Amino acid sequence: MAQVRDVAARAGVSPATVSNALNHPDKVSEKTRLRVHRAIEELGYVRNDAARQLRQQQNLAVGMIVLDIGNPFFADVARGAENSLAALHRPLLLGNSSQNAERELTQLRLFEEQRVDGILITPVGDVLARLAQIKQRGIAVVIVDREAGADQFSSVSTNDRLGGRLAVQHLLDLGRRRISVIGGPQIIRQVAHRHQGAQDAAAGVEGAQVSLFDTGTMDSQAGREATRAVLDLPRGERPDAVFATNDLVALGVLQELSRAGAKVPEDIALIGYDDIQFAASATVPISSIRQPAQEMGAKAARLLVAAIEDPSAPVQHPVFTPALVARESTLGHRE
Amino acid sequence: MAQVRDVAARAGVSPATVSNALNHPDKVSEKTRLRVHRAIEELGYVRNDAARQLRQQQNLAVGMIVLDIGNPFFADVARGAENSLAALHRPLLLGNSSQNAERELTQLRLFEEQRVDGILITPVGDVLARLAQIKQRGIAVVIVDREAGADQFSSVSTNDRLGGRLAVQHLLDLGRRRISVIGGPQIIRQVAHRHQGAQDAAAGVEGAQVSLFDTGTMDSQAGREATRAVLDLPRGERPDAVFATNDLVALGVLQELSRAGAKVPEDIALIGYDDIQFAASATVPISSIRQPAQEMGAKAARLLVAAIEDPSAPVQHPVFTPALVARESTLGHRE
DNA sequence: ATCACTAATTGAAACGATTTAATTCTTGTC
DNA sequence: GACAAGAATTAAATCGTTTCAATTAGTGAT
Repeated sequence: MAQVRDVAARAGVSPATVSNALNHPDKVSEKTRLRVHRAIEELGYVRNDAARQLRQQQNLAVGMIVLDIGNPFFADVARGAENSLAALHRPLLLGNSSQNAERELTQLRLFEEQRVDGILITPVGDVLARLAQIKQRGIAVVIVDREAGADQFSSVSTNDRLGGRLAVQHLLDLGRRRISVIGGPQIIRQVAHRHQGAQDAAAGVEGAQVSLFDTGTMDSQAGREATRAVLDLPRGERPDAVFATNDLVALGVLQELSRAGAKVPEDIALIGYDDIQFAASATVPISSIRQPAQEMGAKAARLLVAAIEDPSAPVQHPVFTPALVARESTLGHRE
Repeated sequence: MAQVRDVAARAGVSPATVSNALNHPDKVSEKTRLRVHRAIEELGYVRNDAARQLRQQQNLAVGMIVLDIGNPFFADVARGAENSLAALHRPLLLGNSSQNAERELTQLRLFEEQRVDGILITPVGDVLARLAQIKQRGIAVVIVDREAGADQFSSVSTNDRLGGRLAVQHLLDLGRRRISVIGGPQIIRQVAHRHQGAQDAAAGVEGAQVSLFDTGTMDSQAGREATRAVLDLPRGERPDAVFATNDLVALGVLQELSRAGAKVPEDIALIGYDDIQFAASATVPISSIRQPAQEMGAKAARLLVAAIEDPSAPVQHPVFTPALVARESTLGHRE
């Protein structure tokens, strides 16, 4: 496989000049620049990134670890980040923890070994200490979709507590009182905050009660299972509304409810979270709490690059505001 | 940042021993192995992958380029590949071409510079020549979800022509005759094959006709736009069934049809492709052609690894069989 | 024609790991 | 206790690029 010295030989210059032609074109005469490029073309030379990185002591690339690439919400966040980084010629390495703490650690290790310049992460496990260590080693870190506990890293998030409140407030406004929150695990802070918000909303309302069904993961499978448990409750304890902590769960809930013959929203109203595009086109269009996914990804990427370029830059915690999108799963049919 | 020589110093051994302790534990006494690991722990040493790669002349990693990470079908394929590779301790670098030929090229270049061992790709642009070049440079290539034109690379696909035939046969069986195929661009071979299959099915049937609405991309946006065009047709030319070449498009079609007040399937029957999980829970559950996404990803990964480990291994073209999944968007309500 | 100065080019060192071949240490045997 | 054979360790070379400092070429002014 061709390397700089072959290119240099062919172009009749030294390896140093080849390198300059590629990396500092201004330091090289137009004529030799062209000769070098011709030689590269002819030999099909492709630079060896490992050698380059080793010498340069930096890697433009940025790593991102998302909770679940199968969740369109995260796919959107990733897209936002990718677009934003592409403009800066920084490749994005996309990793998927699949809501699995062990995989998350593996991915982190991998990124560290690759000496990425920075990491965007939506944590699953308890990795704050690990991230601090990583940052301390000179790799920038930005937390996505969660406010970091420590003020060590910048983060991008929506106000999940407000989001939870909006969702349940909406349900209460429609006269619902027995509300089940389905989602989990609670370690994931977004989940805890949304639940908290749900309770805030219920706090001021006579007769309102919020109960939690903690699930291990947040996918439609989990939604279906939790719904079965909910439906098994004695009549009097059955909820009249469900707040699913994301739309995948909500879709699962919807499926299982209709399988069991429960009408949405007449028997049980349903609201989700994230407002993924599929929520709008569900059997019963699902009300949801919208987060600006792409924007969040883009913002996170910008913060990360800022932190990379100036490690002493102050941390920031922009918080996006979620918005209620009401649809039939709570409003009922509008003719 | 700590490096082997620091670890070596701390453990009171030579760098070579540290390397051996890590990479050839059998060549090192138990006692020193432990000492080395303790030193690593204490110093927080993280190996520099660039240096390692440079010396070893190989990179376990594998790159994957998918058409659209926002399409749950591809997310599933990626998951299948990832799981399969994880078992072999091979990291997967996931890239997204966003159905954009230029981005695809950028990603390829990136993977080449990283000297990945192999590449899994669902091509957008006309990259076969480029891929041949890449293979010739010693990087294995496997094509996903499309049979390669040349017999240079292994590939994994479903029988898209059969899939198209199944879809349209189903529509014909239900008495539909004027069928619109919506999807594109035609350069993407899957699309062309599905269309071909549609025509095969219509060929034997009296009065059946298939017309094509070519779209630039395959997302719900495109589905909505094409549907508007379809609805603008004079009454007599309006189709009584739509075959969307993937489920995202189908969802878009469904949205636009119901916005325009057309009933599915009474006025227009609808069938999609891929059977993503969201098809089943759409406003009107959408009939679709199922492909075994995860399996395809896993199989592709296995073929790739085989090609990496033995470059002279014969190419293979396993073809999966698609299956019709009929739902209300064609069958109508079942009470 | 010479000088001063800038532009262009280059040789050699460096990045941090792994590996090969050579050396030193153990251990068991006679 | 000496020796051979195998186990454990190590010094030094190497991977392919970039960069630093030094050299050479080029340009315009006198």
